[in-house]
Amino acid sequence: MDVNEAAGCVCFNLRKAARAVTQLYDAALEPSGLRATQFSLLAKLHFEGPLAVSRLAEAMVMDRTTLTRGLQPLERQGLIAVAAGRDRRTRRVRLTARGRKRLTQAFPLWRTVQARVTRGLGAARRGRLLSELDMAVSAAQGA
Amino acid sequence: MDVNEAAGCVCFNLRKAARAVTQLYDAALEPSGLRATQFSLLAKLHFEGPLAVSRLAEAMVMDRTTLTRGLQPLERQGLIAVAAGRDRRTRRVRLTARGRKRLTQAFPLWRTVQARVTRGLGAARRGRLLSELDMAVSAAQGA
DNA sequence: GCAAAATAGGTGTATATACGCCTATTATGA
DNA sequence: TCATAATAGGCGTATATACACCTATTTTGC
Repeated sequence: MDVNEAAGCVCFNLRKAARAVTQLYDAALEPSGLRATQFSLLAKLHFEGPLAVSRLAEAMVMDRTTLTRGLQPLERQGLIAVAAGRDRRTRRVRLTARGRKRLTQAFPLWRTVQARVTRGLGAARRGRLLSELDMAVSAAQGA
Repeated sequence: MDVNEAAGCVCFNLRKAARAVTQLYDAALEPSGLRATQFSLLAKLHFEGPLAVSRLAEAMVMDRTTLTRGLQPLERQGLIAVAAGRDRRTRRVRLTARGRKRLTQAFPLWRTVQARVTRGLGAARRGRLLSELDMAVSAAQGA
């Protein structure tokens, strides 16, 4: 173990950046009553339509049981609804009218903070970052 | 809201990558009994010596109260110890002998998974990723 | 010297995360 | 057909995360 070799840990640095950036997005979205993760979930449902729990979990690159817990506060607030799916095993998750309204309200807040981060990073660097994050996901899952 | 504009959300993509990569590191570190975050905490304490709770939190870019909770399982296992600090407010956190031993045991596991991710990404891309993550942290905190 | 501000840290609560294990249902193949 | 595998999803538990709020102590400015 040389002098802080672990400082270059990909996992640690990803988590660190996720913490810092999430706090910024959470604060920006606060007037909408949504957390960053909740905003992403509603947006995914809005743009990709009703989905079974496991399909939504795959789309979010999220453990299915993580998603189950994450859906609960959204369902409590009536922003999403879960109904029986194609067969008796599956449950389809969909955005409610209230959820769509909340998403519409949150969207400008998201745009503002996204623009702020984009300015801070530079658009080109932001593009590279997103592309490298995608590759990191592939590397982690394909490994 | 055009077609999935939110898919380019820096926060979402950071969190997504952090989830995927953390699962890989957690699985790799499993034989040591440490989670990725715990490994990072022990490594930080090893390389940067005993630190007050707030100083450690700053070094980790972690909320102080997050750190308080995160230290508890490590203290329970006797991997770290917390003692009175310079004045009666501060508490110094240090690695114990047992913690050092555990870190030494985990280090090769970490090196292996870090090397795997580095191969998957390419060393150059990994370097760029780490540098962009640093800038994202600065952008988030300086914003 | 002392009141106010700054610093240090914990607790309550809520969400985020995922592993192991469980049940239920559907699909498959001999 | 029917045993088995595959699929779908929840629950218990544990860590990770951080905000609002609290107490205790120290520092600062007058």
